[in-house]
Amino acid sequence: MPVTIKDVAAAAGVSQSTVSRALSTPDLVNPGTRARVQAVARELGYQPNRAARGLITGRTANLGLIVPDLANPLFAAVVKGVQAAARAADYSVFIADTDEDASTEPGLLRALAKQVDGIVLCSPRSPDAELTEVGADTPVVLMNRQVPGYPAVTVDNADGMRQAVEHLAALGHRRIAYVAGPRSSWSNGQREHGLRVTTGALGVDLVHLGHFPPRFDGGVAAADLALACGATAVVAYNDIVALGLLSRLGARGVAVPDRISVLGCDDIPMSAMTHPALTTVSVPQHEAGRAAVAMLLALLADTGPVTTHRDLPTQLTVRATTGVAPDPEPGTADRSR
Amino acid sequence: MPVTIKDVAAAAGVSQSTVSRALSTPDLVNPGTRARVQAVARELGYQPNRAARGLITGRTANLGLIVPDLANPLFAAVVKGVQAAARAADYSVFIADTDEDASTEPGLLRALAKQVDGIVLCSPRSPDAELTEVGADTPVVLMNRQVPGYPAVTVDNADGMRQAVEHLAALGHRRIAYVAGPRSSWSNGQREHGLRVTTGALGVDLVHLGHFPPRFDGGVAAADLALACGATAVVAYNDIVALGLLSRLGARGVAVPDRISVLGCDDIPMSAMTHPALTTVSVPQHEAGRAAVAMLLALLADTGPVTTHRDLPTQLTVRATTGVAPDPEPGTADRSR
DNA sequence: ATGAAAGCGCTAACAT
DNA sequence: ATGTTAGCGCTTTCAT
Repeated sequence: MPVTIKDVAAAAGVSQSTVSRALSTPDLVNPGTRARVQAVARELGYQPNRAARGLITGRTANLGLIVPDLANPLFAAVVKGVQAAARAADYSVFIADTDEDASTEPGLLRALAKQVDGIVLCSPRSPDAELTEVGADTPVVLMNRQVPGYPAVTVDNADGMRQAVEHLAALGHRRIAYVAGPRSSWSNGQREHGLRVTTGALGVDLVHLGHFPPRFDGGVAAADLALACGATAVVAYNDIVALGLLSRLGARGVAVPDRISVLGCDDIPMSAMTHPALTTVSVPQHEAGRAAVAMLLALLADTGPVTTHRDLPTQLTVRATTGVAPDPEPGTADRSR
Repeated sequence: MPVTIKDVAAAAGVSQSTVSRALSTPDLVNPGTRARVQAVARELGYQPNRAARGLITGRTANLGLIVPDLANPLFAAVVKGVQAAARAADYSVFIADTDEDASTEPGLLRALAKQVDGIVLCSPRSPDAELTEVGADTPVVLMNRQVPGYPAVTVDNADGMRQAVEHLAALGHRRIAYVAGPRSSWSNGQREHGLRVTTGALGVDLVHLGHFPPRFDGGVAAADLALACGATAVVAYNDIVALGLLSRLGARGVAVPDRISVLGCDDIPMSAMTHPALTTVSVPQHEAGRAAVAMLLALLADTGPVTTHRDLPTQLTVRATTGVAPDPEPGTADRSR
């Protein structure tokens, strides 16, 4: 039987209100009683019932977070960022995993909406229309996607691709392949765009491969195409795909980066652990999680105008899978020049 | 403004109680009114406030889950298992990540205890005493650790090690090194035990290395020792450590498995993606998560005696990092034989 | 079969 | 500065 505010009140010889005040708004009570009440509360191990408090204040002190797949290290980073920021503000967080199934999103959203003060929706796959329904009742912040009218935190994917292409061009690459991710992914669209713009500006050929599933086997499947298309460098939709590329390339005895350079995106922990270590575009998902929570909290506090969109910088991390372009060999695609 | 039971009652022309009954205990109301109420509720988009319901029923329909590190793929699997089982039973789950810091565990536990009906505590690091405090109020199921008096689901680590050693012995290995994990880890203790028993029974030498941190760099640090100790096979505390081992071995130009075999534990997704792919002991963490929730739910339902402990089987997965032991070379440690 | 009323634990007016 | 009262949204006696 948990101890309630009543028990504390009785034990301290004051009313419930005084106990409530002594704990929530200490300056409103006499220092003497305040001390006594707090002592009793601690002694009894009193913990206010947040549900009951929420019922009256309208605040649950809970946040919701929906991610496509917790097993994906990228989203694990998001979760940790969200958790850290939430805990710092004394919020708890409900997490739901859609298992990459967009159709479960609306249901989860609705179920969550009632028990939380706000929701962080990470990489939503569901159509915009679904969002508006929930968005009315509960503040929602989007991550990795922009929808008109919604606050969002994104990362500058296009600029990351710009850095990637410039890096490769500086190494002498004149023909780059892109292993595309899911067509419905907002991030993929951004990345394709950045690639197109920068390759165009630099006069580098861009070969579009895919779309491939954003998984290891997607990379495995794309490797032979990348090799055959005459590119001297491949940029993958994300690190997992790049790892698949590397695996298949290794199996075929293709030297990386001597014969072909490989570049990932996301900088998941695993990228630094492979052999050779993967050159990749680091996206600050942990910080993005923190930013999303900060935005949500600001929305809830409702103190004046709120920053409604943040675009976090990305950063190329050069490791071992990118190197100078091989000399054009006679008899290959390069002969056409 | 969310719609409450009152709104539904008014719109349907009945009392709150009838609405409540029509939705929670449909057989207690006239089929006609029941239908009308349900129709109105749906139309208005009524969603009962779980907090308010919990206040009176004493049930929150929430479960808590505490894991050491969400970024660790092993625990990501646990989370997914717990989520799946919880959702199937219409429970939501609060997740907290201790960041591998045992000292935050009691606080989180206490904070969670009030808002959930039960808690799954995964790989707890905190001393047994801390647990008892919370265990009194809220049902707790332990994962990957046993503490007297607590329900738990574990995996048969010792048997996994038995399979590993038998595999290696069959390949001709007579001297095996173990790169130990954290001293405080229950799983590590189990694994050491299993190793000791089976190597003893088979007359195989066992060299104990470490303890090392259960991370990639732990494996990197252990690699040279493993090489120097005259073992022809290394078993790592877990896959991440094994990956570190592989990386350092690769950097030194040591052939795996020709010169030395490497064996991991856990079978995280990454293990199948390395080159060569890692031989490892698969532990069913996803299923363990499900089992823990099932146990918790049974405890809550309180219908008769409950299975209070489950030990899930582990399974050796042979991939490419284990092979036949190299011939003893003159001039090495094997000369002593 | 349905309604009225009480109350879960807590906070927020309103008194004093 | 403190106590009294009302009520958050819901379920559950207890009447009818």
